[in-house]
Amino acid sequence: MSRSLVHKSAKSVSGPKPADIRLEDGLSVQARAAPRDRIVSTACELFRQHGIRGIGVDAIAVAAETNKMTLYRHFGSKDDLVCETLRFTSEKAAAFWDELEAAHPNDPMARLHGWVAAKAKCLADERFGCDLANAAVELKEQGHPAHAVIENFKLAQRRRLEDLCREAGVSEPELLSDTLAMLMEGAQVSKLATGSEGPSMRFLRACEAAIASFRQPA
Amino acid sequence: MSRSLVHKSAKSVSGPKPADIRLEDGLSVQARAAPRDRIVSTACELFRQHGIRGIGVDAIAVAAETNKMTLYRHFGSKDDLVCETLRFTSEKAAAFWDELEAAHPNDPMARLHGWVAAKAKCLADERFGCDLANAAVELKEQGHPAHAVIENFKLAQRRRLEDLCREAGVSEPELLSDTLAMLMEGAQVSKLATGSEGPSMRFLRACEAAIASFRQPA
DNA sequence: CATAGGTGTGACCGGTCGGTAACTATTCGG
DNA sequence: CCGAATAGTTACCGACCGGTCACACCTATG
Repeated sequence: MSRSLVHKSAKSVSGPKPADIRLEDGLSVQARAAPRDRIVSTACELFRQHGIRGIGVDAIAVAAETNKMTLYRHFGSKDDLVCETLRFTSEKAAAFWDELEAAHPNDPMARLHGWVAAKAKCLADERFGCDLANAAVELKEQGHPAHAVIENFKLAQRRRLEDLCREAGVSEPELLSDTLAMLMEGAQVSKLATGSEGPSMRFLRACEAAIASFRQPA
Repeated sequence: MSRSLVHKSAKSVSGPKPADIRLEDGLSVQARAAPRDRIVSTACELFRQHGIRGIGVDAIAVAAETNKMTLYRHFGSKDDLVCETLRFTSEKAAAFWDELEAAHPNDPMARLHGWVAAKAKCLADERFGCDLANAAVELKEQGHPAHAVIENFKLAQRRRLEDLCREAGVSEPELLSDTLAMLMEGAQVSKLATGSEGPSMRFLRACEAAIASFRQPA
């Protein structure tokens, strides 16, 4: 199975001990984040790159420039850490929605097009799709605590997208919002399976066509 | 991580040794398949249920009513077995396309609607989505031999769907076919993440609306 | 300076993993 | 009926997994 041959060169990601850099007055500059935060963001990245089952807790701890013991002092188990990283990603996604709302005040239709454009950009930039959806595919054991986190996230996402469509005044907002949700989810997994030259290359055009077909006849 | 607690009751799936059932003339009836075939179909099912990384070769061998040694005589490694199961699934999918073609001779538009209906039925019946896509999500190590199998499958699927759309005489057949592909892929993963009450519940209506919006104006 | 709480270190545990060796039992074609 | 191929059995290997232990360390605060 060519088991997890994670690169051992996970150390020294940002010079020799950045925590040692201090000014003359003893005030620490460039202070690195607390171990717990480093662990969460590092785990987030490594889960994305290798899959949740594809990376071990020890490798995560080392990559976060700490150790397994400290990791287990903050998270009771690997499953706990998984849930925490998914929550972390969820919160970043929630912030994205707020930014979107602020970017297009009083223009719901522009907001909808803004959503499509932003998602198209995500699709082009990020190599791996939605962490939450990927976790849902990977963690099949029913009863896994991550499932609740995933469901909450997808529920909130669906509600916000539906609100967006309703405010934009399209006909059948629920159908359009679910259509867009499926297009996005499908584009992400399709890009993983087929690469950038697959169906996902027409994600933006597909979304715009869908929106156009649901526009109210004036 | 609550590691693979696969039910140990994998034995005795079809009564006591069905191979022993014989007629008086010595001709074997209900002869079970060859070990190799049993392994492939069993692995297919177990990979679906537990994920590729979530089930071990020994558990697969036992569930196929054989043993690990025989498994390794037919497949050089677990990766080999994975590729073989993906090819197996690919071939079944190819057969589906042929059936679809036979079911609607000389009526491309009916064939297109037949495709949507068939996929909607798959979506309702099967708990786990497309094996190939799931494998793409799960196996992130680049260079994994399964990626070639997956890409071939998705390429063929895309080509056939595009042909279907073109023959149906819609405007922009490529855009419609990629839209349908993303809707299908998205519905499958969305069902894994959110369950049957998520966006996938509107898969059929979304597909029909997409097709309608691309119909040639007489 | 003393103390306490968070952190680092290394060894360790039981279990499971993918994969192999050696040997026996079964089956089947000539 | 014999021999060759295939299948089954048991034990084993080294690696890695998630998780825990005891203990030294550091630093902030009183």
